[in-house]
Amino acid sequence: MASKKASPVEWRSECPISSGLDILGDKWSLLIVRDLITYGTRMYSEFSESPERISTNILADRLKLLTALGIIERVDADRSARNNAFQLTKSGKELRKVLEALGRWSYANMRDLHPDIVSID
Amino acid sequence: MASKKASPVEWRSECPISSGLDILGDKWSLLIVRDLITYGTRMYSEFSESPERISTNILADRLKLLTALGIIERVDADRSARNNAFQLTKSGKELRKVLEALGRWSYANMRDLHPDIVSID
DNA sequence: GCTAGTAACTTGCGTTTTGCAAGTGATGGT
DNA sequence: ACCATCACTTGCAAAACGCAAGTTACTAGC
Repeated sequence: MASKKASPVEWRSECPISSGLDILGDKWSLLIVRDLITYGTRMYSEFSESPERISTNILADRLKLLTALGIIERVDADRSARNNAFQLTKSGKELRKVLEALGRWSYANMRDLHPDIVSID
Repeated sequence: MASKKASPVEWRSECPISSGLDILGDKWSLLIVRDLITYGTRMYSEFSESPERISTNILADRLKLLTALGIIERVDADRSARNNAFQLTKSGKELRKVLEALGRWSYANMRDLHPDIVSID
C-alpha cells in the first residue's frame, strides 16, 4: 500500500522561527551545513575531521534528517554511499544568510567571553 | 576570596558559527529572544504562554544563561524578581538579523513540509 | 505587622538525546 | 579473490529534557 510518510519533524507551532528551530535548533546540524558551504562537497568521514569533533552516530542521524528535509543530498544520487560525497541543495545553499548573520553576531558580541573567536571569512 | 568565574559555556572551537551554536544552539533560547523582540519586555510567566509551551525549569535555566551571557537583563536591575520583566540588551537586540534570516528561510523552504507555516511579520 | 494570594522559581522522576568506544559489513583498488 | 578502509550501527553510561507538583518570597490589603 502507499505509505503516507509522516513529516520527519514535529512542528511546535506555525511560527517560522520556531519551525526553523524545530529542524536546525541543535548544536550540530548547522555545522554540517557550514562545512558544505566551506568545502562545496564533503564525504562522511571528512565531517568528523572538523574541530568540533562530531561523533559518528550523531553525524549519521543528522545527515539522514537533513537529506529527508531536502537540505543536503548525495552528489551522485544513483551511486552507493562509498566515495559519494554530500552537497547542499538549493534550499541548503540559502542557509548561507542565516550562518553569516549568526557568525557576525557571535564575532561582534562574544569576543569578551571567548577571546579566541575568529572573524567569519 | 575572589572567585574566578568560569565562562558559562564550553566553546568547541574558535569558529564564530560554532560558538554561536554553543550558546543558542537549542530549541528554546532563540524563542525567548523572539518573544522579547515581539513584545519588548516580558515577565517570567508570560513566556510560558507562547504557543510552543516552554516548561518552567527549562525557562528558568535559559533565562539564567542568557542573562549571564549579557543577551537579556531585568528591566529594573535593582528590584526583586517579582513583577520585574526581562528585556533584550544591545547584544540581544542584534540577534534580530539572525532571527529574520532564519524566519525567512523557513517560510521560503519549509512550506511543503509544513503547510501551516506563516510568514514573518 | 500579619496574612492571603500569586508570581517566580525548584525539585523529583521518568524519558529522550547525547557522547564515546567498539563493532560490522559492503566496496572498490590491487 | 583479498583485504584495507569508508560508511555506518550498536551498546551503554551520562546529560538534557518534559511534566507535575512543591516551595519560596514579594506585596497588597487589612
